[in-house]
Amino acid sequence: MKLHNINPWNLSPAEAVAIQRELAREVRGGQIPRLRTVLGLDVSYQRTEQTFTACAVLLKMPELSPMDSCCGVGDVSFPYVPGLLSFREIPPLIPVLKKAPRPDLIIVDGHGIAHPRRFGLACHLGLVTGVPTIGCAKSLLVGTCQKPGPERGDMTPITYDGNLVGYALRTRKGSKPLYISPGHLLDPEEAVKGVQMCLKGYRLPEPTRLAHKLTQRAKDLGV
DNA sequence: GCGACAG
DNA sequence: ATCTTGTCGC
Repeated sequence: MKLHNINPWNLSPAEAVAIQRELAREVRGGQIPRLRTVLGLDVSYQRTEQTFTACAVLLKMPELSPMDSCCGVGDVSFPYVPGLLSFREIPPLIPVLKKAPRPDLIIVDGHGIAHPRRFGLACHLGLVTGVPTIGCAKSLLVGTCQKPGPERGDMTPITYDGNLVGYALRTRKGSKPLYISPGHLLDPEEAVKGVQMCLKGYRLPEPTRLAHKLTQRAKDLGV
């Protein structure tokens, strides 16, 4: 799909923060569109070398069957800094996003607006692609929430700075909750709906679960 | 000043 | 994220 160049990638942490504050103003809410396809993304890193493996998996909805996938490798260009994850993961994802067909929805590991400046990885990806995005994190970065009930589907609101930024969702009985927040073009409740439509009995939604598996496999094969 | 801190 | 084996509970 075609992407938008909305900022340079060789930045200092201070410059990255300034860009987040600027781009955060462009983020919008919205409803889940008719889903024909959903794209899952993930990036893995080599232990020793400073290299990455990025993968994208396209799933057909509503059966969640994998239709297409692509991977890419390269050298890491930005360190991991809490709050600046998108500057580390988007460069690796750009090539695979260009090769992938434009989906109706994108799900990625990490947060959307549940972020210090309301501009997590999912928001950044949303602006770059123009596609509705959902951040699906395994732990909280900012904000607070009550522990959701034990049953699949139980959820509690995540509040940050007095605002609703997402939901802690029990995606599977007996598993720790997932922290869902909208990236771009979606409201918090819609983001949850999107994730629920992608669940298949596992803790992680199929798009990111399959993307993660592919990322690990591709790494081992040295692809 | 001290602790917390997506992947 | 990555380093790492088996093991206990839903």
